[in-house]
Amino acid sequence: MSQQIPKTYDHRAVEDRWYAEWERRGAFEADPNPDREPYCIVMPPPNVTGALHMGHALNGSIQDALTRRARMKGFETLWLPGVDHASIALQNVVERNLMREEGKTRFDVGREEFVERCRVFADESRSQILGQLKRLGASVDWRRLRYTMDEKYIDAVLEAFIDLFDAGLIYRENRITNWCPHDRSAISDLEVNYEDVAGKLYGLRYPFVDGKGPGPDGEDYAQVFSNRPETMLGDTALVVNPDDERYTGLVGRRVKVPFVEREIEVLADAYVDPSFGTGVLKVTPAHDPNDFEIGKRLGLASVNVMNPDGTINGNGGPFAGMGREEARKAVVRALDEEDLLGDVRDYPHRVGHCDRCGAVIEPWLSEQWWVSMSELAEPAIQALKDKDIIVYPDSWRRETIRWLENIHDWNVSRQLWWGHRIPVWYGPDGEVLASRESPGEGWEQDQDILDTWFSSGLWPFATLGWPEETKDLTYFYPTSLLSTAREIMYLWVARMVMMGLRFKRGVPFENVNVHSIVLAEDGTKMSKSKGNTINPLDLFDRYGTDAVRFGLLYQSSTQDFAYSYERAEMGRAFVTKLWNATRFVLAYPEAETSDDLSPSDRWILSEFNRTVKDYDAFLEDCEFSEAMRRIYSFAWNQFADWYIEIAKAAPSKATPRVLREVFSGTLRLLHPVMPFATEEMASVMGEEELLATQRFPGYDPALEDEEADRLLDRTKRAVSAVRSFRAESKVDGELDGLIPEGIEEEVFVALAGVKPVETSDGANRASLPAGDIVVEVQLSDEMRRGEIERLRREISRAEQELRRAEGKLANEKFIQNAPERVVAGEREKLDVNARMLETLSRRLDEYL
RNA sequence: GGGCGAUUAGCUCAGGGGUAGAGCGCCUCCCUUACAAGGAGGAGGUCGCUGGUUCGAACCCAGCAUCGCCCACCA
Repeated sequence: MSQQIPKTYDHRAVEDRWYAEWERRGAFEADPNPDREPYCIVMPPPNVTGALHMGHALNGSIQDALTRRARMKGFETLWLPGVDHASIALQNVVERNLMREEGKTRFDVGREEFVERCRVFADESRSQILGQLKRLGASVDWRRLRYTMDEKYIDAVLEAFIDLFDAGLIYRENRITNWCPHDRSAISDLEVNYEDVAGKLYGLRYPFVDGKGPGPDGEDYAQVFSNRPETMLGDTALVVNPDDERYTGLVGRRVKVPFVEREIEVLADAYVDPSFGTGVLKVTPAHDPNDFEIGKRLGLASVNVMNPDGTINGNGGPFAGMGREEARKAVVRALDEEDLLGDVRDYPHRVGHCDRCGAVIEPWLSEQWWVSMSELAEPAIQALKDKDIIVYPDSWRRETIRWLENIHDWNVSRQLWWGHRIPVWYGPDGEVLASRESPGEGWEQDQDILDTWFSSGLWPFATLGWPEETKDLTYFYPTSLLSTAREIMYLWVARMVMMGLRFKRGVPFENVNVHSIVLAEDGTKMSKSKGNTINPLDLFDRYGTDAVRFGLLYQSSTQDFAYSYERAEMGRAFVTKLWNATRFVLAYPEAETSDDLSPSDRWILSEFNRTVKDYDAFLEDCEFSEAMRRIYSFAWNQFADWYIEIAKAAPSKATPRVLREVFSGTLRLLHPVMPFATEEMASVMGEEELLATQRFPGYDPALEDEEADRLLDRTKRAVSAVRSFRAESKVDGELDGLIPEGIEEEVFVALAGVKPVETSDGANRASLPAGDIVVEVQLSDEMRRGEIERLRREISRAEQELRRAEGKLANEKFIQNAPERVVAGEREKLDVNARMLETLSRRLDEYL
């Protein structure tokens, strides 16, 4: 029978076959079902730009484990898959391709053609990532695949925008935004990465208009320090702190902005830090957020000197047409030539870069659409405070509240092309309104598109049919859990909460799992530019998907972790171990069977049952690492190492049944984590039903058996004590020995290789401490070498233990304050070690 | 400048008031009919430092050091 079974497990021959089978049998399909409770996870949609990375592999493993578990527990379980159009990210990829392949920019091909290219690219790339999700084993309902550019999804986006617009929560305003000159678009605060840059601080001198009038130190100019000298072309004032005594005479005087020949005034504003630089600040309202605020306070004009692509515009005088870096150099050179350049100092500082294309961000004045956030944030803060959403770990709930409490209005317009076009229309007479379709002749639609995160903010309910009140939506919303990396907690998760509360009047998910970030092997972040990325698909090929999944979950706690191939190797070894156990169980004679359980049978059932309880609770609380440790140690260190050995050496009539029952239960426990291998093993064992749709083992208090636990615990210790003794004393072959009280004799005899004798010569015994008992084996003369030394070692160990227990028990405060359980433990320790010491000492006397 | 987290065995990491755990690596023995991707037995740690709380601290508190990460408009 078992000769049919391959000797080693080959994941390559198994995985695709099972995925196809699950799909064929509709194992992952879910529909509203009033007879069952719903369980729903909506997948964070991967971008259509790319391939699966380690973060997806980890998060996929987590979500799949949870959905499979829920499904097996009898919930109507939906894991809803989807992909995101990834506006700016995809546009960047397509632009790069266009430049590489045809040497063209998006402006060369035009908006319509470019958007079409994006659409085609997205469609192609999307099938790749979906295929990879299958490789991962993702138990998603493919019938429900959603895409943020689906017609129905677009409708949801329009609905949401128009609702917020009509409620007055969306407005248009001219403000300083983070402008990416490469993408020629505004981006949000959250999409700016600040990096340390070795910049310079330049002393800029503004000559006094009234000729030679002395500055504070008698010069004929006012000096300011700036790290962006080119922005001086847009200066509309200088300011000093009103309390700065050095400069009281300066306020009200006029200086000339070099090159553009604009006269500006020196004003006072409390924002200025007198200790920085010269204590004089140049104000460029169109190019700096602080300056913009100051400008508003002082009623200054804004002079924008830059084009959308970062070149200097007509306001830049002689520098017009230059790129910003070129302009910086040119301005500095020109200042130097006119003797208007002061000190130039090294100035390490942080500069914002575009998250997507890496270009240096320019704070730039432009007209954008904003979502007013405070009203939306309020209910979200409340929901988080009330723990309507449970966050694992809880520290992230508090962080998110903190962020929401300090929220700024959200710039949702992008001057990109790939995305949802903003449904605002401008009428012939200057009317402005939001509408799905053109309100009529002569109306023109806004050119901008929406921030990707606006559409993904609707994800948990738009995917279920919103704005229609579909059966799916009623049944599956709010979803059960959202699992995500913390880097998008604000960008995405917080916004879903706000949108869900706004549009569905309820939180979008009941639980949020914030998982670790998978770092490269050296503990740094993985990045393509560093070339230290690990491709999960390679790992799947090499180790098997189940092994990789197990390894990832084993490493996944609240802490980020450096990916370790050892964990995949561990997973692979585990699969192999289980595979071999399958072969053993399968070949195990079934012959006679009865319900008459031996203590060993009762023990493994009890142990299994405890494992079910702990493991299930760990998964429930998203403690994946703990769950993996628990199931691994049960399957390997209890079931395989002991119970299988017992089944070989000292079986009962019930053992065949218990062996199968426990092993098949173990496979079911493991199925959510290692779906392919366990499915194959169950099938090899003759299961007809899919493991994927079977029942998850439940905890049964009736199976707890303390007596059997204690008995087997002692027996195992006794066996180990003999094995240790053999290894240390280099004893081969059978030993004669006494059977200690309170153990499973048959098991002990068989596994320790001890032949029971009734009595023996005390002077020829070795006494081996094993927990609370002593195992005694008979020695031949030559075995006695070293025995005295060994005994002395054991005696001193027992004495130490005894003294420690005595010390504690002699302490009155300990007796008073320590819990009963701990005190009792110490008493028992005292007792056990006293007896141990007595036996060992007697034995030593006999030797001496 | 604020906030959060980390520091435990050679390595990668769990644990979180009651005498330190896993995997890998290392040492000894074993290719015994589930399994050498294995079995049996070992070695290896004053849990970053200094104080405090406690009968008891790796664990709680404070400070310090080092390393990460997030947030922030100092030119």
